[in-house]
Parts: sequence; C-alpha cells; structure tokens
Amino acid sequence: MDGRLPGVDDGSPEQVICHVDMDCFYAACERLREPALEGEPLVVGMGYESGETHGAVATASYEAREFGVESAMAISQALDLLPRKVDAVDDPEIDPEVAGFYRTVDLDYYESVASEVKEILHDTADTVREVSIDEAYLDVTGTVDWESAREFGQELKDRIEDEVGVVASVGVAPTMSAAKIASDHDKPDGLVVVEPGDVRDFLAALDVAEVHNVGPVTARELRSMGVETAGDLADTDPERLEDRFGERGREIWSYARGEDDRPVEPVGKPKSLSRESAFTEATDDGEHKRERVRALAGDVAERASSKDALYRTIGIKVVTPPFDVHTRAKSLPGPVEDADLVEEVALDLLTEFRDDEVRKVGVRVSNLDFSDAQQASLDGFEGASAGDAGAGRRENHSLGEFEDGRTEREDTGEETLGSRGQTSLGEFE
DNA sequence: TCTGGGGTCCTAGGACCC
DNA sequence: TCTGGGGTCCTAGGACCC
Repeated sequence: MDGRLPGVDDGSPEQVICHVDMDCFYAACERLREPALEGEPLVVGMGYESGETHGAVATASYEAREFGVESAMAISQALDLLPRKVDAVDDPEIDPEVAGFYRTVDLDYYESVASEVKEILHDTADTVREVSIDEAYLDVTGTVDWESAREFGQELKDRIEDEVGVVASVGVAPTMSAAKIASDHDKPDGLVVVEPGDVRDFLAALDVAEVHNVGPVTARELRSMGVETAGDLADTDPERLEDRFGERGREIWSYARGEDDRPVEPVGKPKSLSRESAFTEATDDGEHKRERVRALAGDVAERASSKDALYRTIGIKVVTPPFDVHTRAKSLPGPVEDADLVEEVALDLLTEFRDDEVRKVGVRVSNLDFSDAQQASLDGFEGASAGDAGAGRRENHSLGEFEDGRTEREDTGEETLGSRGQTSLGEFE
C-alpha cells in the first residue's frame, strides 16, 4: 500500500539513498556575502592572492566556465581565458565584457555556511555521511519511498535554498554510487530520481570515467580495451577486469551494473592528518625547504592535539619536478603527541632531498590513536626520538619498556560510530 | 602552461618471527 | 644443515576522491 518495493522481505531490502551536492559551493558562498557577484563570471582560487597569478582554480562559476575556465586549472591559465575585470580599468586591451572576478578561498567562511546546510541534512535524515564540505549522502530508507522520492528531494532543495541561500543538486537512487551520479546528472539545480528498476539503463550510456573509482588512468586503460561507456564496462568479463585492475576491477564492474551494497555510514575518525604547501617556484635552497617543513610540522602537530589525536608515524612528502611524488616515513614505538618530535623527524627525513629541486613539501602524521588523549609526552621511550638521525633505521630497544608503560591502547583504530566527520577540503571536481 | 591541498585504500617488497 | 610456509609490520608508491 505504500509503494514499497519487492525485496523488502527477502533479506535484502532496497535502500533509498539521497546524495546532496552543492553547486559551485565556494562561488555560491562568495555570492552569499557579496551579492553583486551574482550572475558574473567568478573564479575562486586556492593559493591565489589578489593581484597575483599563481595558485589554482578551486571553483569556477558556470559563467566563468563559459570562457573555458575549469577546476584545478592554473590561475595564470584562467587569467588568459578570463582576465580580471578590475584590470580592465587601466588596460584598454581588456574588454570588460570578457572579464570576470577572482576571489581567494576562505575556508572558514565556507565551513560556516556548510554547517548550516549540514544541520538541515541531519534534521532530515538519521543517517548522514558527510563526504566533504559540500557533499553528503543520506539514508532515507523507511521514510521515503519511490513515489515520494521526487517530492522529498524538492523539499530538501527548497529548504537549503530558503534557509541558507545556496543551491544544491540532489540525486535519489537505491545505491550510493547511483545516487551520486544522479545528483550530478542535471547540475546545477538538479533533481534526479532513479528507481531501482531503472538503474542499469540509467548508467549504461554514461562515459566510463563517470563510474566511481574510475579515474583518468583506469579510464584510459579501459578505453584501450574498447570499454567506452558504463554499459560496456557492465558487459565486460569481470575476470578480465580483475586481472587488469585487481580487486578494484570487480568493484567498478559492480558499480557499472548498478550493484553497490555499501551502506551509508557516518565518517569516523581520521586515519591521518597532513599539511602541504607548494613553493611559488621550485627551490633547492635548503633553509627555504626546512623553514617550510618546520611550519607545516607545527601546523600538523597543533591540529593533531586539537583533535586529541596521538600519532605513531611521522612522514614527509616531497614533490620534485616535473611532478614526482616522494614520501618518507618513520614509525615510533608508540603513539605520541610531541610537536618538537614531529619537526625533528620531518627535518631528518628531509635531509635525503637536501640537494634536490623541490616544488612542494608536506608533513603528515598517521597511525593515529584517539584512545587516551591525556598522557601525551614521550617520557617512556626517549630512545625513539629522531636524535639518532640518518643512521638508525629502527631499533626496538625501547619497545619493551613501552609495552609495559602504556597498556591502554589495544584496538586497531577501527573506531566505530564516529563522532563528527572530518571536513576534507576542496571542491575540485 | 607547468598541477593546490587534504584525505583513503590497495599493492608489493623486505625484515623478521615462528 | 637445508627447505618450506604462514603471518605481521613497515615503507614507498600509485590511484582515486573531493
């Protein structure tokens, strides 16, 4: 009587999953506090400062996209396609009609807007997975059926727009991956409902790159196998895919067929925390590199303490031209909270790249432990300190005393039922 | 025109243990 | 002394996601 689906009693109930995705979220936030930007080509740049030309495009409004500006594009390139309107004033070469506005990413502000949206989402559904600052999944099984799905989606969209002032695209489908694709299908301001029986057909025509977990590398390889669409992928022998891509091969095959049994789960505690930063141009200046690493190490350590996270592994990332990524890491005998140690280990690991040109560096702590935040120094195992620089790979001399001294932590960091989601930043598409 | 920043998961090889 | 196998931990790199 209530439009419920077959399958409810066969042990595999259909889910009703809603994916909410803000349209050009950073740009929408900028327009919220600066309404004059409404309708104008607008580019929000990360690592960009007013008047400068470095950095990358975090979000381009649809008006800016008309000029060819895209996410992740270098700001310098975006400026070629779409000059700044302010520069048109004293540069007669620039046609003000073919110019736009540039703003710098202001994450704190965007997060304040996002939290208003998230409040609505949590008010709407019991189970919410916050994927990023501008995206979330809702499990509305049991409260929404396929007859009411469209109305539900529309009401949610209206509420977000009325109460917060930004526009969301919404997809409703029986799986996470189909819901995600649905929300994207009619952007901006989209609302797409895909009912269980229609999933396979809905997916079939899509480009294979739209399948979840198919990135540029896999897409290229799939095309070389003659697999162009999700439908092609669905019809491919899964054995072949598994040979080629390992476990992921079977996964993308399932997604392409509309099969995806992942439940909507709130995100748990983070598994690592990192900070990285690019130099304006590649440098081989040792002090310059160390200076940056020190700053990043301090930031990371501070962020870890603010989240009551202990860490057992400290690592760095070094990017050398053209774009070679190197990572180095060192694990300690036990979890610590020690900003000086983060810096010490990071600088120690950096010495390997002493003479290299470097365009970007990062610092990371992982093997996080949230079990007992209070006792946080490294008294028990001074021996683990990075003082013994390059020489010591890893000796376990302090392992024994450590095990005794610190009983508590035991679990594997599985940490069920997470507290709040960690905002992962960036809304590059 | 050289690609920004924050994450997750998987794989593969080596060390080490039993 | 030699051979074989199973398992864990660690590091590095790669692919992907937003």
